[in-house]
Amino acid sequence: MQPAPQTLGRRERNKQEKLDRITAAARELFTQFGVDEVTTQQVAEKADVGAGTLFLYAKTKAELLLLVHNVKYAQALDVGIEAASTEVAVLDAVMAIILPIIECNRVQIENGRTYLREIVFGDPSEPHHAEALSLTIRTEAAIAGIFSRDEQLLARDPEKLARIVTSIMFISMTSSANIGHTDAQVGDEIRDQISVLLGA
Amino acid sequence: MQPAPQTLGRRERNKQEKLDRITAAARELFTQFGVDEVTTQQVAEKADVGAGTLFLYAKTKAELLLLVHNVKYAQALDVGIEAASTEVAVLDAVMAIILPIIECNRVQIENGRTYLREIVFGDPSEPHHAEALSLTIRTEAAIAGIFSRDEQLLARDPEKLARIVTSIMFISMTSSANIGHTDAQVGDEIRDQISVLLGA
DNA sequence: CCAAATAACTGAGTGTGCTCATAATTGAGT
DNA sequence: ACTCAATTATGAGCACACTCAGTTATTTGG
Repeated sequence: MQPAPQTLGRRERNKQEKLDRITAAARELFTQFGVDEVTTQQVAEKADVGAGTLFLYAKTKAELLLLVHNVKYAQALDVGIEAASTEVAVLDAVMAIILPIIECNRVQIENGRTYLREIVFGDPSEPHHAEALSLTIRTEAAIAGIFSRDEQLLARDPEKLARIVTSIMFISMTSSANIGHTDAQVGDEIRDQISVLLGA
Repeated sequence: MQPAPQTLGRRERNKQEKLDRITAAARELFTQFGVDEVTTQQVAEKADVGAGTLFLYAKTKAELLLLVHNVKYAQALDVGIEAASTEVAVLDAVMAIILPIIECNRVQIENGRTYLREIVFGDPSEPHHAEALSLTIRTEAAIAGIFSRDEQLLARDPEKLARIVTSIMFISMTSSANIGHTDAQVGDEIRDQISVLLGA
């Protein structure tokens, strides 16, 4: 009976290692080719696991994308929150949060749209989806925090305002009408709407 | 050579008749069982056409749903616009438009969510999708029209405000968090947000 | 150290949306 | 009427996400 260097049994360690391999494989393939051009077989093969094993770690292919994309979204959110802290005007601060999120969901636009689609339409009881939801909540909280700085807006329910902003973001980032647009154009469209929201 | 009672050749008439059969079959099956529980084979069989023929009339199964659901949405919109005309308060008038739309997209919630999802994520070059988009535009125009009645709001860009309202509607109607809610609850959530939008 | 129990893995199989090569239908030209 | 190009219809077949019955690995109890 060994001193158990980590408190994890072999079983747990194997599971973790497999999850890591799957995550890495999915990230590389999805990033390079786009989620629609990659089959679950290919991910399984690259991760060196059986085709069925994949679905023990992510219930659907879309969940697999959440697993991968959550990390990128979280990074973008951190960057944005940091950037927002140095902005004085409310609108500028909010846009500082939003811009990295736009970019993160449009580098590979197909993946970004699928990711956002899954957040709204996917099964919220799945763990990776739950994590995505908590990121959305963090985003709204950060935006609400900025609104709370302003006296006028404070009187107008910052949480609900933030909720409206995320609705605006979602539609502008996903709408097929905006596929051909640049990040800057999408950013402008969102800024315009928020500007109207905050009361012209 | 007959006088050609209608200016349509046999070919055109056959096509129209087939489209009608397909539409009717899809409507009945989707309405009764929900789009996910019905296979394209079943629709084809009920419409008495080959399995491949279906896809000459609707490029995807989702397009088939648009074909069916557009009609219901259009009816709901007409009802709402009519009801709004007798309301005096802006918020009441907007809600008069929105409530029938909520209902129409939640009678069979699975179909409604799939419909809305397809509007945002589907291929806008498909004809049935284009029709759905024009319904969205009509909805926004109707809401913008109501906002235009109000002096304050008129100064705040009614079109953009209406766009924000449709974003709010979309998220509140589709979010998986709201699946268990009643129509009234969803309506209240939307009303609350619009209320904040219009400036508390 | 072994046996039983439990958890994790596997890949052949399945269901379904959609395609595509072939067949049938149509109508214009003669 | 007949021919022939063009249009439309067909259903067997394909690709691929996902399942599940059977297998293997790990842990636990004795």
